[in-house]
Amino acid sequence: MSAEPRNRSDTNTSLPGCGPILPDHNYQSRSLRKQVFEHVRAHGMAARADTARALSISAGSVTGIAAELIADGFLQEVEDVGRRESSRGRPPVALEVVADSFHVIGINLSDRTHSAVLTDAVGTILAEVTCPADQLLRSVTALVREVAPLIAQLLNKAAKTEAEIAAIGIGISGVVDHDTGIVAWSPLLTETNAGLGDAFAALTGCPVFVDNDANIVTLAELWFGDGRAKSDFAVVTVEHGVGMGLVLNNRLFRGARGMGLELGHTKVQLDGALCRCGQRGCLEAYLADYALTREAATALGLTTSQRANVSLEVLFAEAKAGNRAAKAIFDRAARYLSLGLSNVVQLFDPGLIILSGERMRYDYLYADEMLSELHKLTLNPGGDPCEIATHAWGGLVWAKGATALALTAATDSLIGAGNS
Amino acid sequence: MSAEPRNRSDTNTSLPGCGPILPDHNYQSRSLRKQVFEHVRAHGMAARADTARALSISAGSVTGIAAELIADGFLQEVEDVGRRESSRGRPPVALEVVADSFHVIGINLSDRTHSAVLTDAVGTILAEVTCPADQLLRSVTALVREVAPLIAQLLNKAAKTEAEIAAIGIGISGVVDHDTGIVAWSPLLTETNAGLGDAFAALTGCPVFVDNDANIVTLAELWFGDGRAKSDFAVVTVEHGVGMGLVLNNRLFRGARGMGLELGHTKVQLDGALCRCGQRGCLEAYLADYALTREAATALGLTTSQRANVSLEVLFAEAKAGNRAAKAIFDRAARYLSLGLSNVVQLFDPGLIILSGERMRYDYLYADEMLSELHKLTLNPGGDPCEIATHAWGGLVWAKGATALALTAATDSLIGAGNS
DNA sequence: CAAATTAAATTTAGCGACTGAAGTAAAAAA
DNA sequence: TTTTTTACTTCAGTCGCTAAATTTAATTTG
Repeated sequence: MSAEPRNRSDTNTSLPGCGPILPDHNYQSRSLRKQVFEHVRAHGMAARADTARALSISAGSVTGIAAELIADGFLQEVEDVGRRESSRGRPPVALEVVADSFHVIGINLSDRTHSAVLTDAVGTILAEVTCPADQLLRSVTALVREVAPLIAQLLNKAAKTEAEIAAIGIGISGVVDHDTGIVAWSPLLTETNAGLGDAFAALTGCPVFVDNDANIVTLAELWFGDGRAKSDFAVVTVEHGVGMGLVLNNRLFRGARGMGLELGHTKVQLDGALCRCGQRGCLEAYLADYALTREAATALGLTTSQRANVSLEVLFAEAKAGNRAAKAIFDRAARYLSLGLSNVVQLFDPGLIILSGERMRYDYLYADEMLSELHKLTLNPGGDPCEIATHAWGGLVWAKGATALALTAATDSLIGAGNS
Repeated sequence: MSAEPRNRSDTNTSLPGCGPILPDHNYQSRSLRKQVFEHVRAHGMAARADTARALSISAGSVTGIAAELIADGFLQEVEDVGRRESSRGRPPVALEVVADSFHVIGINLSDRTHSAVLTDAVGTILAEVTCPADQLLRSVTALVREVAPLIAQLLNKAAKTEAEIAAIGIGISGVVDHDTGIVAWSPLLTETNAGLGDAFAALTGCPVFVDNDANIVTLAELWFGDGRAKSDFAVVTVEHGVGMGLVLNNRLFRGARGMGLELGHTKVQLDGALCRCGQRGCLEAYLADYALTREAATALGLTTSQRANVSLEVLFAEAKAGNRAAKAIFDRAARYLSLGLSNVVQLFDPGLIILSGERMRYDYLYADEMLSELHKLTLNPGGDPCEIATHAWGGLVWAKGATALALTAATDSLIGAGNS
């Protein structure tokens, strides 16, 4: 049972480069040009010969492609390099991505704070800005007006112009169609089926890509976090709701029809607790903020008019201090969390589940009891058990994840096309 | 709410050809040769010009590839054809797969009956045989000895020899690694990690491909059933256990690590009913044969020594006749089925769920109440609701599905290679 | 230190798969 | 009959890649 909870700081720095490490051999014939570029980026730096071996292509191809990419300004040869000792033969010359070859912006829109970061081609943050969100509901045009100054500040801080931005990624909670940039529904918007991508594209003149927050966190893990070295993993977030993202075969799985992965609304009890979606027995109804705080009022004798977040803090403090009623609330939540996770394991069998979100500060969620309960609830004939990691990112995960969306798109258009 | 249950006879004959209809644009660059062949097979017959348009390739390519495939004996021009009227220009010449260009065998191994079919290249059954299964547990070598006569009979009936068989597909319940043909565990075998594929390959001299029964039924739907026209769908079987198969993007999804899709062991209740897997609250513990019959004994006052299947029949008859205790058993099962299906919809969002298995004779399982319960339990913002179909195949589904496994492999090796 | 050895990078010829355009064939419409 | 329309064929040419020979740059060895 090697499933120990781990905690990581904002970015996993133990691995060089960014982006998924494992080759995306979805049997997809990406042009070798793109494969070479992505291999170099994924490994931080890589010699031509190593790249050829890793991708099972001829050395000649790599030479030609590398020359092209160097001419186009996307790759460069690494100067010094600590020569690997005791190796005969001509020493390899490492290649690396030219950090300044292009830049992207990642934006996260939420009900409390909007944040945005500007990174270079290797994912280094050059500038970051945040601002409080206005009201709870607004039109798309109002949202664009609200966020426009944020983008302007960001560009100003990094001394860049819109024209220098290869792509913009936007994360927003709700039901989002990534392919079209249309937000079918969002708790931030008055409209349904809003063309958010087009609206921001019109504002900035950049290509814009939108996805929902669960996918954004998952992309953050795939590009910059623990997921980089895994071909299949799930990310589960517990906050106002329970969200989930899934990577299958090194690729973000967005569900069959843009929907799906609604872990929070899978049912774990017939006629169970009432969920804010109006149904009964949803996992979320046992785990989310409101699920705990509504019981907190009972347990602690608070008035319901108190702020939700405050009483959750109070509740946690009480539980820590030994209040049995408060502890019982967390205990049940932990049991349901393990049940929900065991269902994820039974259905998807990922090698790793990453628990993400601010809530992971409350250690009840990754307590040993929860993990052992999870293993008790999971059938595991033979194979390795699923590893569980908790990852309490800083507030910029979402924006960082959104840059992954933009980096993917920018790589496709700049490298994939083979333009010179 | 267009989700009406439908029932189909053994093979969906409303569509010509066999195999998935929708192109497999997994961004996978299959050689055009294979794409052309599969397009023709999927549509029964197709003209060169139509094929070129459908695959977005040049007409010249199709001409060349078609000529090659005709020379190799895999395709032929269709003679007559009811000329499509009111069309100007040179009439198209339809192509079709040469049925006798190769043959495959599909075998299903189960605890009660073994069955096998031999089909031609377009999936037409040329011969079928079944035999009762021996004991419950045997070694791989014993199983091979047990099934060898069946294969011999089959070849005899169809007047074919092993040498004429392009591939053999085998379905068996248990945990199967399709890539290696190794059966990690099966209720039919004494051994674990048994090299079943290799054993049958040694017996027959043919390439052998193995998969578990849930995937086999799903392949049957994808190749010959309702799933052909869908790019994403799920198959749920309720029998001795609860199984599930999933097609994503026109391709069978086998789980991240060969496991997964264990719908029967997802938990639907904390500390719920005891499952035969030893855990509590599994969906299977409310739906499977034994889950119903163990309550039947109580409800009907039967001794537990009576055969399971008999008392299930009795139970159903009693429920139909108005026995409230018996009806309550089915009612609860139906509610849990709808809960389980709603979880499938929430997580995977398939456009279609096919309920399969002999149990579908008991109409409680696709009763209107179950469907409306399902829709009540499913969050559906905007998108089309998931269609639910029931499909009570004959006893040959499994063997037929196994031929799909063999047809896939045979197509790959014969057509994909480009051998002449 | 020169020669042999090893491995990386480059160059080159050539192949295979496909496209695009021109050309041919076979029908209906004018 | 001529024109139009559509299907099919042919073929030159291109693109992307590989395999093999060559060059380069280091280490080891006699």
